[in-house]
Amino acid sequence: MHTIRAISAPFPSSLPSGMSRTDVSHLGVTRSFAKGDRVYSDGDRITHCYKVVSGVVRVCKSLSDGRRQIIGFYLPGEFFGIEMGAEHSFDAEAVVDTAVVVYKRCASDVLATGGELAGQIMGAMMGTLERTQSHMLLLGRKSALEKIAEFLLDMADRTGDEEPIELPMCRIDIADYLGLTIETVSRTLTQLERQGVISVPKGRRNITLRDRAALRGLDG
Amino acid sequence: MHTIRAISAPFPSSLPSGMSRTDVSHLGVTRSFAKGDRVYSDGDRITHCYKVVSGVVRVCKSLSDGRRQIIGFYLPGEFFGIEMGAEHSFDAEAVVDTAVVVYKRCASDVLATGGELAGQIMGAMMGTLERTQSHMLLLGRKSALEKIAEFLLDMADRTGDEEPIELPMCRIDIADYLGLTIETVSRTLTQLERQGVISVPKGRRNITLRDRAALRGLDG
DNA sequence: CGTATGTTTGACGCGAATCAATTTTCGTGG
DNA sequence: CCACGAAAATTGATTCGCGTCAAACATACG
Repeated sequence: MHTIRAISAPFPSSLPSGMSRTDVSHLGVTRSFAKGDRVYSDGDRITHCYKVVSGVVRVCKSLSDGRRQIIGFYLPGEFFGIEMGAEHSFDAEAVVDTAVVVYKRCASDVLATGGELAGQIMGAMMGTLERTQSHMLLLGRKSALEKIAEFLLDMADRTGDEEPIELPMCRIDIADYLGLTIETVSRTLTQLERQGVISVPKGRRNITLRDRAALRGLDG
Repeated sequence: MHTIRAISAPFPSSLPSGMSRTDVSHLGVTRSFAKGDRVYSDGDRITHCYKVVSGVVRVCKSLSDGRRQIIGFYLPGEFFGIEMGAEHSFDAEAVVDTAVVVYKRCASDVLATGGELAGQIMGAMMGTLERTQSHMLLLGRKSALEKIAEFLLDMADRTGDEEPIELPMCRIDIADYLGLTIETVSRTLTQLERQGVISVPKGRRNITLRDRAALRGLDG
């Protein structure tokens, strides 16, 4: 898959895959990534931090035997790549064709200088921390049904409560985010559909929440 | 349990349980908490941030049905209570009798003013974020054996690699930190002991790591 | 000592993983 | 536009790790 297609949000197209840069402000440049492209890898030297302009980025960590945990999905307007050490501890990849703003300095440099961007990054980091910590309760203590219910409500909330929700990620990504297998994700969605709580039309990527109260009751 | 006893580290005793304050610097006051005391609760207004002086603090989140996830243990020198919103999203409790430095302002205020403490809190927050994110891989994708192995190695590392490790927390806490039950924690420790990888003498709170290489091989 | 709390151990069951097809969707080229 | 093949998603049968339930044992404290 090497053509550029805007799936979840529009962004400048007709650029060579993942390579072009366009000035967007004095603070950074935009950069495009095709679906599946790496933004950075576990072990890379940290040189920048990033903000999603359009598309979706997943940040994840893998074991040598292939098991993978997705730490978070980043939607337009959200910062990622903010880490402390000299090297990244995670992989960041484009879930769909994606555009990001690349800031020239890594987070700790920006923060040291203060200013508007520093405040934004600080807020982003604290928000990420809280989101991450709440996700630990899901991973450690919730059932498959509760995990899926929380995930759907969260995605609806973050994408502006428009129905249907367009899930940009495949089942594998959902499974690796929730600590499940793709089979369990699929079965649980089918179960919710049969109960009339959601509906999942043909493409299987759009989901309508028919009964949010029921979902909230299920999410633990 | 309302008497003060230093279990994991010495600190000023002979104080009425959890109530006394002693000046420690112009930046904050120390405050003591008896084992099990609440430092703050989920939903409390955020007014301070904290650093452990002695003892151990657990930060956790609970569901209404009693299921609980421990987000992290905080050892001497580590900051906690750093959150973004107006209210805490978690509970913080003393695992053993514990002394903390209480800083008069919440994290965002301190950070806004800059200075030495701001830098320390920034670093603490980024460190917490990375530790938390790595823990998600454990919660979502590791087996009971791998979880226990990683936990033991991590505790050994954080407490200065002295043998035996003195675990300040009970099995319930370990279980709720690793997303397991106490029975599974106990069985797994017994299994490791039978394999000669660790030894767990009488009190059951001290653990000697007899074969760290084997543990590292088990931790995924 | 006796009681409360914490830990270990055993028997059993269930939820989710695994193994294995089948079906649907979607990109590609004739 | 349709046919083909690859990738994604669903579904079913089965297994198994860990949770649940229950009881015995150990430890700490009054």
